Amino acid sequence: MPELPEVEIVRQSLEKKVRDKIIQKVLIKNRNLRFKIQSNFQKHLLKKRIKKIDRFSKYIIITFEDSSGFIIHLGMSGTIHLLHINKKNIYTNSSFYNSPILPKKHNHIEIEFEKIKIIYNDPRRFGYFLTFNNKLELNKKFLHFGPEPFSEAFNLKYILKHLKNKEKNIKNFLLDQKFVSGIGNIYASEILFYSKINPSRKAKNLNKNDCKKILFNSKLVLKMAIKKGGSTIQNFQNVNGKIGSFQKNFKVYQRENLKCIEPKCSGFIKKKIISNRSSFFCNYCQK
DNA sequence: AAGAGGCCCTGATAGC
DNA sequence: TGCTATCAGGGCCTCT
Repeated sequence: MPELPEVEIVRQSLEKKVRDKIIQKVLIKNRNLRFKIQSNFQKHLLKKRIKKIDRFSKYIIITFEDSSGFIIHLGMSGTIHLLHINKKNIYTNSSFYNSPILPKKHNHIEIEFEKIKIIYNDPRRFGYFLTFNNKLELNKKFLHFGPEPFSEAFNLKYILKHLKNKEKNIKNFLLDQKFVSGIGNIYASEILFYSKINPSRKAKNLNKNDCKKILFNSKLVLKMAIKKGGSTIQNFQNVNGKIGSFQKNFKVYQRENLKCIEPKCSGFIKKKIISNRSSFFCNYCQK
């Protein structure tokens, strides 16, 4: 599911619902996520008050009053659900990003607050939770990550320097979290379409103007996606207003064989597997 | 040492 | 109550 925009929407939702709340109970139904849930996980969370909920790249960072906390990564299929206690003392499902219905299977972790609880669901279990004891430990986790597209550090000079003499194609560069953090397979294709650059182009062959476009469009596409509440690929039956809609704005992703959306372009969208991931592009206007 | 590919896992869908 | 193959929003690890 989640690239930077989707994770940001989850962060915003969590902030509204659980900031300043105290964790009353932690239930682990399945420890075997991408990495095994640490044995001290429950103790680490219990009775802690949530001070802030940040995001870096595709990671949600939950910090307690004492600067300890934990990180959530949603992997490919992780979703967070919210349940309220009603007047009859029964938990009722509540709308939440991308997940209006609580699935029956794969609810691995429950974190309870007063009158509210969040449930982590993840069929493929590529996501994970990781605790940290202080800011230093947290920073260490992200030490080798590249800047986010919105960061000052992600500038023309930085991009030129990193792409120089590199054989690797530009699509893979955008997916490389050591180069830039937060872009995934959907937005990589979209950003390259906006930039009129073919995903297979070798990084070393991009000129200064190409890099400028990538810089500009990375920010543009991700910001538009956040504004639209992220992208929802899966079709849920009981759709409500909380579901992201940026998939309606896809120019190339999952538009194989459809006509290029560019007004003066007569090309069609092609799909090509690059490093085992699908890439979508117009082979006419993306040079 | 940069870059490619396998792999972790379940579910939805298409094609037979 | 079919079966099988393919693909899916990520990223760590290994091999060359």
